[in-house]
Amino acid sequence: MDGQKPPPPTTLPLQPPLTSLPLLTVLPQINSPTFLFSPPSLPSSSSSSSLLLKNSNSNPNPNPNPNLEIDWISLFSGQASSRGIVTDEIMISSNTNRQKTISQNMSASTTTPLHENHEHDHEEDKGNKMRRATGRMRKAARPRFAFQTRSADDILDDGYRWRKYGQKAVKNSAYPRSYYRCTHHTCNVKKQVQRLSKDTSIVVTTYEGIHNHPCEKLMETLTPLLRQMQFLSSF
DNA sequence: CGTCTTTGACCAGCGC
DNA sequence: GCGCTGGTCAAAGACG
Repeated sequence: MDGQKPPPPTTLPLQPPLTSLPLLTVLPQINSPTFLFSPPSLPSSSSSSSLLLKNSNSNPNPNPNPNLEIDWISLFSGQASSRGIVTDEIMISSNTNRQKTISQNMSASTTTPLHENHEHDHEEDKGNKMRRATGRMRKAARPRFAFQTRSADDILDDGYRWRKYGQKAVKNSAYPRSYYRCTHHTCNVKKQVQRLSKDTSIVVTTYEGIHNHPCEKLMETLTPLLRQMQFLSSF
């Protein structure tokens, strides 16, 4: 579509996430505390997708690295640090007794977000009821990343499975905001997807939380390889 | 039948 | 206190 057109200064060619996900095993610094950026090796015929990074605190701050490829694995597996584009958001609860109880129940989750509210599955219903009774409960300190992708598709295929649980019309926006939750039963990661009304070709995806499980599609890709490696190494 | 989306209702936070 | 807004729930329906 805009293959010939040079992207705007802050808009960068995006290697589709899925194509980079299987690179997990070859990423050199998977345990690096920072995001990994590497020069893109774009398929020239790839879609017109492009990517911007910004802080989620409404302070557009394109990543200075002009040649950027997101390490989705680090990003979503919690191996990315709070340096750079990750922000924390804490909503302080008031001191009602009910909310005190919730805070007590949630106390561990504020320091162990990987198990937030899901330490015991049988307690999830209780938690949901509490949440329903009190509306929005106090948000734990959870990393949030906001991406702007130039794409015709609203949904970024990041390799994880998401279930839509809501959609809202947003003020000053012609497009609704969609709310998704990771379908993994122990995972509490959410994301919001919204198309910019200023530039309808841009989709803003905000991730909240950190996956505590491997990427299903990544595992689908790797499992046959691992089996093959095990088979070959048995000789 | 299980999974997922849609959508109206509900609730809490916030600004006035 | 009231109204607006954003986030979530959950019932109903669609789909494979």
